[in-house]
Amino acid sequence: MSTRVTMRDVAQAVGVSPMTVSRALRDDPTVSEPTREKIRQTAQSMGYVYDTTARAFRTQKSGFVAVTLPSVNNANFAETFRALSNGLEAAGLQLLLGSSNYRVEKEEQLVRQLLARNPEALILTGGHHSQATRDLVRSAGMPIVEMWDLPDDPLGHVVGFSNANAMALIVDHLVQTGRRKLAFVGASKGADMRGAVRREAVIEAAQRHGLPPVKLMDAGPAPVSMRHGRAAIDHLGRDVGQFDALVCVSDPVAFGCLSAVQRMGLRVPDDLAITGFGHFEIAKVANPCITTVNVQAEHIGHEVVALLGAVFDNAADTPQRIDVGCTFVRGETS
Amino acid sequence: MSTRVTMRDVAQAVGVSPMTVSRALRDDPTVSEPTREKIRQTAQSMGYVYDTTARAFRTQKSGFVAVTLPSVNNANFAETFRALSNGLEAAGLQLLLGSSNYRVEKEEQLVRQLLARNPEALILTGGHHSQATRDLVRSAGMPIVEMWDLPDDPLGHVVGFSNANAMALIVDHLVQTGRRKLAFVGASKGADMRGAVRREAVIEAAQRHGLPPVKLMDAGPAPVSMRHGRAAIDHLGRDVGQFDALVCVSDPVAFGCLSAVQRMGLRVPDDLAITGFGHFEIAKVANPCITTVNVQAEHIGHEVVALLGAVFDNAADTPQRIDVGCTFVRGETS
DNA sequence: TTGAAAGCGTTACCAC
DNA sequence: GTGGTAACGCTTTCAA
Repeated sequence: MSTRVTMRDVAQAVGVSPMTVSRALRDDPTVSEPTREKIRQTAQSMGYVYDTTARAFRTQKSGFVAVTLPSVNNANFAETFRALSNGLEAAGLQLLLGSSNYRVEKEEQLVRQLLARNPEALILTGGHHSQATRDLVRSAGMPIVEMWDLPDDPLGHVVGFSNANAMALIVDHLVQTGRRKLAFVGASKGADMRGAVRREAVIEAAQRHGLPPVKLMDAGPAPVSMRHGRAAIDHLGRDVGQFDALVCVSDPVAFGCLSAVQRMGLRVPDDLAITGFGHFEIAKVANPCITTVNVQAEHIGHEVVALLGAVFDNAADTPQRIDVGCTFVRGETS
Repeated sequence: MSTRVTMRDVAQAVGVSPMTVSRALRDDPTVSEPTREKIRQTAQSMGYVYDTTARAFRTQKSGFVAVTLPSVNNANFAETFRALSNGLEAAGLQLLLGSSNYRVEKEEQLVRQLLARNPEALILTGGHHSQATRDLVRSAGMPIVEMWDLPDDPLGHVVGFSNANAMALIVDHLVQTGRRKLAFVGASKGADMRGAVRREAVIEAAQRHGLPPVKLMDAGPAPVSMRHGRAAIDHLGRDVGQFDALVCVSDPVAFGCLSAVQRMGLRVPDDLAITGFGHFEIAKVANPCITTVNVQAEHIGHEVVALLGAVFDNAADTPQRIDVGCTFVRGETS
């Protein structure tokens, strides 16, 4: 087992100090060009490999930005992740991804793992965290961004939108088009905080409009997707006829409901309206296409990148709060 | 700006040596239980966060396993990633994710970035790589796993299935059910290697069965998804009537085609069969549900975890080749 | 059961 | 333009 080639070895071979090798390999112009060239060549020929870990350790700069997602298997979060990844790459930063699988108790452990890698910033999806997580993050002393939400009591910077307002847009639209008997299809209570906020927003908006109580349909623990929406409606059976609108926590759930309802022979939107959330691809391609809210997943990523850029340049010393908003998108299911 | 809490700080607070703290936090039984407990509590209350970088530096083990994916925004790859992440967490390993966005020329750069972090293993999705990438990976000297494919000339271990065989299952089925005029809907040539393999497999299987030449429909550069399938059919217009089966590169593309075809008023499968690939959720929930091939994304992840476990235990010194197979799943679109 | 010393490979800082 | 010294936070090793 051959031992690793270090800067010292290269330095010895060339006849300079390790310090000069370090500088030369970083293209420091204070090293003379001939020396630099000789060092580069020698390093190459000796099979020298730069040790990022040692550098990260010495400089206390990891080159990482940590990000948590409730789930990787969500097209919107994946889109935000992609935008973050591409944007931060330009700044020489690598994303370190942690997924909590929607389990609140896991977030603390996850954040701890990520912080242990000494990231230069921490991006959290959502604005609801355990007290332990909040303490951990606050004392970590690096820039924090919460995204996909507009928390009342943010930990640092915020880039998101109001889930409550977004959901109210949906209910307002349904009321305007004459719907009154609403059912909400989403995850079990407590599992998914953004889902819970949306649920409460529907209940509140319905009250505001003087509608009868909203029926809450439990599609199972988060993450809920197409099959859960479908199963929820199948379980309900013909009773679905009691409602004139199904308000779903997301587009995939809405599509599952749509599929189940169509199988029953009901007409959408004539017999029943269905709405989604998130402007997923399925909303556009479904037949009929689904009424939803566009939350601009990619744009959130871009905004976070821009914000972090400013933070690293010391151009943003006070916590920023960026509301990216969201837009109602009427489809053919309402 | 407060400076970081280290083991030394904790040690001082408790009145022991840093060494004892180090042992205690790793649950070393040689530290007495009362001491351990006190150290744990003090560490917690002081907001101590373990420094994995320092540990990685000292032990020369990064605790990372690097993995490349063509795209994060793909439910199957996301599922494999999740299985990998969960499985490796038990071994104290963290995943370092890199996404090539289906661009071959980006893979080399990506692999270089990942290797600089000194991962303990490298997992590549797919079996097609540039020569530069192959050289890079070979000389890195760590365990390599190629997954989602069965390459002829593997770089190390392999966990995958034959895309060609899988696609042949589809064509065989279509022929058996009387279809002869096939069109293939997939990404542009050259962009996505797995897609290209599937395309060639369809052409070859059609020849084998004596069918007329397969029409190749270009749905755009990879990644192709629902909207691309839909656009391809919309672009084709009524000419779609020339075919009696649309063989799609993936389930999302198949759903896009299904949606477009239904809008035209054609009946599926009576007028036209449609097949997908990958056993995505949409295949099951679509109406009618889509004929596809189940490739067991999660199982691939489990197998890779098991394989790496054996490799780390020195139980697998020769390159392993695990064919996880795949199963034909008949839906209602054929 | 606990502690002291040394060192992992790099770079900041200061000297020359 | 180049080099010497020290240190980043942890764990291996040996000693008590």
